[in-house]
Amino acid sequence: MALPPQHRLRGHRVFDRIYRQGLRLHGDLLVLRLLAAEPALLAEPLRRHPPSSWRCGVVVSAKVHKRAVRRNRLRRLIHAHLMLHPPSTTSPQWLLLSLKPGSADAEEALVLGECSELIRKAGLSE
RNA sequence: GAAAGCAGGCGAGGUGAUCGCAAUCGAGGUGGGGUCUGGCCUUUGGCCCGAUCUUGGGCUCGGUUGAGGAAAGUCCGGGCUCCCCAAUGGCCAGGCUUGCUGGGUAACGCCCAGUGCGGGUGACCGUGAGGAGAGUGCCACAGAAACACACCGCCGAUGGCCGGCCCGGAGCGAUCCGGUCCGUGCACAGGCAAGGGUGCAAAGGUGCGGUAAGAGCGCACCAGCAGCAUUGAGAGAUGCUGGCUCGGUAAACCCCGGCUGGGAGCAAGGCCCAGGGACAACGGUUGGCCAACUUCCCCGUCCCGUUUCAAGUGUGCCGCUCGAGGCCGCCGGCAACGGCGGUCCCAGACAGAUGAUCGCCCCCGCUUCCCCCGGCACCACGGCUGCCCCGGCAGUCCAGGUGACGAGCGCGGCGGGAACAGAACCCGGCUUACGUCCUGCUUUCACCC
RNA sequence: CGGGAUGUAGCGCAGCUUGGUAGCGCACUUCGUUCGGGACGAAGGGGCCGCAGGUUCGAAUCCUGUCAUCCCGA
Repeated sequence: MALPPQHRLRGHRVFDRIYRQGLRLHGDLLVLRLLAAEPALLAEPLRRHPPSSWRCGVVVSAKVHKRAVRRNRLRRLIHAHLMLHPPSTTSPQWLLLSLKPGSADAEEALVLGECSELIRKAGLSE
């Protein structure tokens, strides 16, 4: 299942800022980038949302797997995991999960376990 | 029954529910804005209440719709948009792996129908199929020679040489000169390309005649070429006649015919500004580097000042999905396809939507127990026969029980209902990937009637 | 979306233009040398040239299709 819109990241400026200034946490299969939310960078209609505690984007590049079907399945897997185990924060945070090459061949439980581990290391889990 | 060939179809089995996502429609409430009425405050004006209109990618509820036959590879052809050139038409140059014929199409290198050639026992399949009588190049090794040649070989008719008989002449004579004819003579000039050998390929093939030996030199048949006739819309097919015999390669250059404005591609191209921000030029400041320092030069980041310009970023909006569109029926055509009528609206995202779970029915696979069928093994009882009778033993028959095996259906249980693969401006093709899937036709072989 | 390059021995690469013998270095095997090893010297093995068709007498080379990998630009 997909994340609802108030928890998704949108806009190229948002992603550029996270890539340049976000705090990076590396795992074997994933990279988590973290940045305090800057609502000014969002497009105007999205700012009228009630302030959500977190937004997250999931990036699966073509280097992870050649077939688009496989990449879509991985992205849906991470989305469903975030719906079941949402990060808990006090201040609004932006997260960006990038999958590394090789994660397409790994077990699903390994990828999801590392995802939870990275969120816990970032201090976003009780 | 097996093997094979061809054509076509389908591609989350049907139905329902819950959660979640995207687009769209409707309703509700809410926020913003406009107008009007009334009230309040000190006038320009502001605030409040109510009504009405409008708007919003925010909220809630409900409805509808939601990936493919290849969406893929990006190999071709277009539509559409902008720039340059021309401004209609023709010619030249350039480009094009465009190249049998006829048709289809918006167009194509695609499709359909045929012709020739090649493959297969066959159904069928493949085909890049103009020109080597315009020129250039290449044809390794071998071979004499790969576009004009002769190694072995055959002949040596005609010339030449040698020898012999005869005739004529000169001379007293030996002898010399000339000539005709002859030779299992020589093989010098020369003739030949049949045979051997080489090679993918040797200059038409086979046979007979012919010749000194041979040769399309002549003849018959065959192959090729040219002409004519018939036939076909054409590629071609069939037949007749004629003289003649010419290597291959153009997916080597090239020649001929045909086609063709060039380039970029939806990140094309256009609109709009709220907020935010300050490109570039100039001056100053700070840091890094070559070697410790200085100067100069170079590069980068940030900040400040000032001036000029009006642009830059961003799916914020348009392009954006109604189209060479799908489905049904009739008609024309062998077919590709076309015409007419009716009917339907069927994804439009922009960090990028289709997923997860469950119920019932259906289908497939595996399996326990019960039932039934088949033969097999074992057990006990009974009947009959034989060993003279009871008994005992042997054989056989009927029914019963048990055991394992094979096959089937119902019930129950478990598992499965997939594979290849994810739209991003849109179409037409091609290619590639995929299924215990479905249907039809045909061929060959085996068996039975 | 557009453009380009490369697949040859275990590894890195020539050869392709102009078709005819598949080669070089390292690695491997054997022998020599040495007390032994390395280095050195000598000899040798290993390839359907990514795959499938075609042209040609003959294809790593020419043509077409296809698969895989890599790079560049907007």
